Amino acid sequence: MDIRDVARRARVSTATVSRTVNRVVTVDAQLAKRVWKAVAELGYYPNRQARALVSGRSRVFGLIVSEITNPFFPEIVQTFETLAVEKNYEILLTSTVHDPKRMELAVRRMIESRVDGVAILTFGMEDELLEHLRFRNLPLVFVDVGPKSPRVSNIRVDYAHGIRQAVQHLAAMKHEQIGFVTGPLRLRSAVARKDAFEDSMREIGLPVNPEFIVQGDHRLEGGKLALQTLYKLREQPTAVLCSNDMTAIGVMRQAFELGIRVPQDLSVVGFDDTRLADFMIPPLTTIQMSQTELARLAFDALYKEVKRETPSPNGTEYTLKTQLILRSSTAFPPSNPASNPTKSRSTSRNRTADRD
Amino acid sequence: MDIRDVARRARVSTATVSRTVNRVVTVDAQLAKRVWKAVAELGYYPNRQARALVSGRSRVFGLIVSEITNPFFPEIVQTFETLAVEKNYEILLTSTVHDPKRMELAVRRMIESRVDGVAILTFGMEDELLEHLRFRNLPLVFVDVGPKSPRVSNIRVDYAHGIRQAVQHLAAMKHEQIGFVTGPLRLRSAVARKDAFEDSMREIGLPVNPEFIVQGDHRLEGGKLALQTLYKLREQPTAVLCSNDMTAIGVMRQAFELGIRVPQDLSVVGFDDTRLADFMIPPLTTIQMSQTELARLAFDALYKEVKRETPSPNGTEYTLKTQLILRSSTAFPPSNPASNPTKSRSTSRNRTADRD
DNA sequence: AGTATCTCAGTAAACGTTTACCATGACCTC
DNA sequence: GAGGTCATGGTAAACGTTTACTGAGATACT
Repeated sequence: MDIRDVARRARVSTATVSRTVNRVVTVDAQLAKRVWKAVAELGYYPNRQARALVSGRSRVFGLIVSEITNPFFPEIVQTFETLAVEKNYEILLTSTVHDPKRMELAVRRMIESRVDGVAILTFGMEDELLEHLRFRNLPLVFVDVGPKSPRVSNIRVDYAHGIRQAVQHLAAMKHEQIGFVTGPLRLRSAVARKDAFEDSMREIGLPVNPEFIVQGDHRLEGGKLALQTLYKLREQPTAVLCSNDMTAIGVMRQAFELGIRVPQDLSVVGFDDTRLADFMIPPLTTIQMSQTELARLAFDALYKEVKRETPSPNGTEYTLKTQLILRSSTAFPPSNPASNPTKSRSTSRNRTADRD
Repeated sequence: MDIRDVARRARVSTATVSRTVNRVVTVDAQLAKRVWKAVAELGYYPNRQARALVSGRSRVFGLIVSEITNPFFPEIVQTFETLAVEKNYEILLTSTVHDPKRMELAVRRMIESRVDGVAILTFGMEDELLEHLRFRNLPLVFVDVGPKSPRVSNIRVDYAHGIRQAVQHLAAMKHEQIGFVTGPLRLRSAVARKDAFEDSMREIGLPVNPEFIVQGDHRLEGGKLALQTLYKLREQPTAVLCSNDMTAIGVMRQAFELGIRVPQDLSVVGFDDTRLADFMIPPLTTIQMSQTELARLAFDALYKEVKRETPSPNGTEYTLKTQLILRSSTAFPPSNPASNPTKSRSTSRNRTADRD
């Protein structure tokens, strides 16, 4: 069952079948009709491999993530897939699982499949490594860490905006002892978040207590340990901002085990706004870094680069905003007499902090 | 940069390069060495499309899920990918998002990519539809709902085992009023879970109160609504078993909003043992249906079928067990004087109910 | 009417591999 | 030493498309 069978049945040449199927406008309406009829009758599906081979374009985009089981990624994969399907692309999904072997393998897989471009969404975890393993000047898109070179785009995340909102939100409720649990500091993005926190604190005139900044690992365990550390201090924070949602969940978990109530005794803010945030008890106030938006930017970057007649000399820069999403894990600090848990808010829908 | 360049440089024919790269044993060690050297020097990567075209095997398996954002699936995708990579397969991931259009598209994508087999892991959600759109007698693997025909395998899930354990666990703590929140009852798997619950109750001599069985939707909202319904009854359950983890989380969330404490006032048990279960506060006791095991079974089913010289006439049946995982969302019912929340347990590691 | 231009469909050469078949030479066997 | 058997490498034909080129007929122009 190939294009020749269709051609025979429609009494045309294979070229005409090809043109029809690819919706080339120059083919006569009558003929096209005959061709489509034959296609339907025979149940003909064009062979992707043959198409790719001769046309030199595979219509596949690679997508590299650190691990799909990280709650940050499923949404990205979903959106990326949807976009790809719309444009008749396929996606080659690989996860590095933080393993150098797997990273190398990922690159090899991309090349052997002759992908038309690849999105590296690993957040500075392993981007350098991947970049090192030179893709043969394919369209590439990184977040934050991409090199300035032809055909490679970058999505710059504006971490500061959302973090500033969060700090101001806490300050407005008269929190003065605000802690921060970082991610692993070899991550560019983790450092950026921490810096943004410190800047925001200074900006609003709150002291940055170095003891209140403790390192986590962007996972549950790190959050738990961090809170333990914080609660061994002489003075303790009344609010803690976390470098990602998993960390915040760890903090909440540890609080639960220590009998500390969230948000009455301790306010907690996450980062990412993964779906998890809204599943928590209480629902987690967090800084949104839209995963769907990120996926969309990444896909568009690749798609546009592929469409370009002449490669972009220095890539393109995109920006992704972040913003505070208010839920129910923050409230006035316990010492404050106006104590009034944010709880009541939780009945209304999630709100962004921008206007409301 | 193709196989001919390599052949030229190694001063052999393309056939020899091909054989070397494919590790055919008959090629002389000396020659092979020359070939590998040339491969390395030129940075040669074989072209998958060309390989697939001529060999007739794409080395790609399709994987159809309902939605990647459903916490049940990421783990599956991860495992499936890992297994595939090991065997030098790629994976074509599609999600139906419960949309008939997307299902049809998924099938089309599979066929156009000439996949060597496909795993349909959508849990009776849309399997019938997918099956209807006949794959051209490819190796297929379903869970629960596959038809008996050549080359299609089935993974039968033993829902009863885990559910029985859960009911007995609750009964052992003297719960007598046990509720059940079902999934959407058009799902085979949801019905199976409900039936298993009723059977287990009867088996242990507990009454099945129809009022205590309320329908959910396998999502957060359904769980919340279900608990509202249950708490409007004259008599209320002291424990509720849920058809999946999301439902259980919904129940917990609603309990939180109603001021009902879990597990002191209400014991909650989930189903699936998604990662979420362990993130909850308190950590959710749930029935595990191992996602990694499921992925492994699915992959192996396809792989073995592909390797067979002669197609299996009636597919193969695999079985997946389920079992109770004890965490901290269950305790003695409040009325019972021996009231003693399971809390203390939570400090030790998760345990299975089989032996401990 | 003759020629130039345009439109549209067909012909056939790629694309980069694998692999059936053949050729060569080494080694046995009698 | 002739003939047979083996081991191994080369030749070339596929695989199923796309697409540059060609050519035939229609239309327009002078």
